[in-house]
Amino acid sequence: MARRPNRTARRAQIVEAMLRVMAARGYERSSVAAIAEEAGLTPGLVHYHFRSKEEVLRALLEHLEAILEERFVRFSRGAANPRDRLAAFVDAHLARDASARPEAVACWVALGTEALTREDIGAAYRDMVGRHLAVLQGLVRDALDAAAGDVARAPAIAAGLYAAIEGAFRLAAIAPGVIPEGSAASTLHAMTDGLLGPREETP
Amino acid sequence: MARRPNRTARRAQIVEAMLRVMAARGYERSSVAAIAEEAGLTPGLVHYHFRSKEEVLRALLEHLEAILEERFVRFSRGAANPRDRLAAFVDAHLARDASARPEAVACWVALGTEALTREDIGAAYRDMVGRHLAVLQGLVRDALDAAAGDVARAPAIAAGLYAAIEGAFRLAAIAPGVIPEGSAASTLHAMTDGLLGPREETP
Amino acid sequence: MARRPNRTARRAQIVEAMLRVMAARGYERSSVAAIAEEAGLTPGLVHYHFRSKEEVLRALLEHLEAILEERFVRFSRGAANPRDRLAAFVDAHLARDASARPEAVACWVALGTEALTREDIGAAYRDMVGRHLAVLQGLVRDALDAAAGDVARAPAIAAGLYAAIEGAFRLAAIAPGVIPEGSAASTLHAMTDGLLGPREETP
Amino acid sequence: MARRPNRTARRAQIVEAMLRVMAARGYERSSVAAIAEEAGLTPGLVHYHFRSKEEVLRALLEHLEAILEERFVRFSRGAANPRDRLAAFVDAHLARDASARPEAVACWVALGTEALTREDIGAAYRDMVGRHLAVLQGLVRDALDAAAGDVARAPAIAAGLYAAIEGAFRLAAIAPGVIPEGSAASTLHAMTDGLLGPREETP
DNA sequence: AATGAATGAGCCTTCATTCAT
DNA sequence: AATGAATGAAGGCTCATTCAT
Repeated sequence: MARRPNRTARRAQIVEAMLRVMAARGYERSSVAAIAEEAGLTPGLVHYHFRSKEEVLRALLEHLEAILEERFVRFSRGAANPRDRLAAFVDAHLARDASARPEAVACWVALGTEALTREDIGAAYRDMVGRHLAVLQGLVRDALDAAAGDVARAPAIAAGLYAAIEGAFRLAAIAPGVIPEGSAASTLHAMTDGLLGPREETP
Repeated sequence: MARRPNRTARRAQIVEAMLRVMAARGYERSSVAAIAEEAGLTPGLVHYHFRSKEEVLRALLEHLEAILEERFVRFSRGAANPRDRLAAFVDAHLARDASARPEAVACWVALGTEALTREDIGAAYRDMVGRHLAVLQGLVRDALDAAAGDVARAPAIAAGLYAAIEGAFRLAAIAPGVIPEGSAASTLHAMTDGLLGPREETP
Repeated sequence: MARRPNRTARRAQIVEAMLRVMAARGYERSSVAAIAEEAGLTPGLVHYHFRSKEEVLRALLEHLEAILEERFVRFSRGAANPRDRLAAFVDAHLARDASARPEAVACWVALGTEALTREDIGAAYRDMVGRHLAVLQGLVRDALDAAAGDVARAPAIAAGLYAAIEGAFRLAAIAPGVIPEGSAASTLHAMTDGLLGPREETP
Repeated sequence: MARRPNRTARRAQIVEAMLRVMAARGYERSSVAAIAEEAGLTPGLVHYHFRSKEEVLRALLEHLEAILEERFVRFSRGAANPRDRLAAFVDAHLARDASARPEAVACWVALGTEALTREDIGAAYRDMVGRHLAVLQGLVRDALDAAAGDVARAPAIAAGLYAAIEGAFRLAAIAPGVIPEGSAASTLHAMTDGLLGPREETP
């Protein structure tokens, strides 16, 4: 039953290599050879650890989601109220802090196109959107609740915010500068405030 | 005695074919042969009318923008005030009326990925974003003006709205159903209202 | 019976265009479209005047030979003795005077490769070599005769000279500068003298 | 556990195949598929071992030069004086002994055409001509020295001889029979004697 | 676990040639 | 005579995947 200890490590190494290559070239033009080279491995080995290139893509989707999740947890650490947790969700996606990874953002954009086209990537992507949206709706509902707002508006607001986050991702990757340098997150915070009403002072 | 030229018509025919194929497969997997077949032509002829596959993509970008432009003009027709013109801008992108083209939406998503990767598609895409954003800022400023709002907020609001529109495009294509069937536009309208404040009654 | 007056002119125009294009690209990469464009015509018209691309090549071979012939006649004009006529033959091939055409030289090189490969070009080329060699042998024999040399050496000397001329052509085109600028002809003249013995003074 | 590399052997195999195919068809019409088939390999494998078809051509140029070099060394083995070494140089190019390779001669002709057209093949070709010419000049100078001839004539004589050798190559390939069967070498020897004066008896 | 060779299918593109006008 | 469109057959090259070692 002894697992080869580098099985997991190797897979992670390959997925990370794909993250970098795919950010620069998109999925189709990320050849297995290029991914292997970026990882410092040989093409054959990639197929030893993954059944196919598409399987690497699926693993990459999970990896990207894990990165987001980790950031959300970290940004939420100091969040004392619903509004702060909402801001943490936005920051997890858009804050350009030291741990930000522009390649990951580019990957999300490329991944969306694959989700559009490949059946099982699409399914996985939709699952993820569902989970994210559920979280976001919860946060919005809490925030509305706290502000004595109309909780029935939560789904629409959550959907709008999620769309805005995805769009900001996209714009940040494709047309950086359109949303002033590094301020995607603050633009989104302003939007959040616009949608939820001004924050209450917590005395 | 010369044969009647038909370049313009043929080019349009090819671009439309690519629109359909690319919506289903993405750019890289839209082979020239598949595009030609969709158009009822031979692969050689595609290259007779376009220098390269990428040139078809550039033409497609223009075509897609023209479609949006035409819709915006049409939806603006009855718009009496800034707020309505703003709604027309949103509807041009997201309304699911009879003239809506889901393939075009899918194409925008795929196109973004190519913009990320191909230098001149990226440049053309950024140009377009610049133009759209300028229009949108104008509309937002007018709307704020009419509502006696703070005009200085226009750039941030416009950027946020544009991001939301792009994101809604993306979600509509990749995960239809997340934003309730056909209501992407109304979600965005609600967001607009949230950002600009309630509409004034025009007595 | 009235010939269309431009039939001949058009053919010449096409052959001259091919001469220029082929000098720059070689035969295979000289597309009919490129030749037509160089001639200011359309591709279809080339095939109206020539059955095939190879037929243009055959016409070009004749054209190139005619250019050489014309030069030989011209350089021979003032030649008073066999030795001068021999020099004229060399100059017809190698002199870099105002009427020299470097493209023609390059074409000869490219043409040789086609002669190697295409049956009927090869045959035409060998015919031409035969004619040239006959002329050259005559000249050498006359020169040996006048110098009281051994006429039996004529074939070998003629063959050697002809090889040297062909080789000088080749070097001039491929590695200009190896044979000092413009001195291919004088190098060949020196070789001729070496082979035939010093010239007699014509008192 | 790794597979034993065989790059060098495979590359040589491919280059030799190209030598044969190119002698018969010229460069452009030597398709990678044909080369692969001649080598008993698949087309994909050719591109696994060479970046491009042109890289095979570059390797072929080196291979051809190595063949000449080897022959020169071999023919020089018994050469006791400058004149014999000169003869060895000529024989290395033109002697039709058992080790002679007519395909190699045809390849040289075809290669010259490519040198005319392709920038880096041209550069490599000119390099080689420079090296050959330097060797030849040295040999001619030694021979003139030994015969108490005018050493200043060495460059012109060397250039003339080299041109004659190249031309004989060409004629031998394109119009065999013009220079009587197998006597290209002896014709060149005669030319050499004509240019350097009669040999001295070595008592 | 790992390597490097090998395959086979497919892709973009070029091009000589034909043809309707 | 002339044009411009159209075709069909390659051709060079890439690449995911398999496999012997």
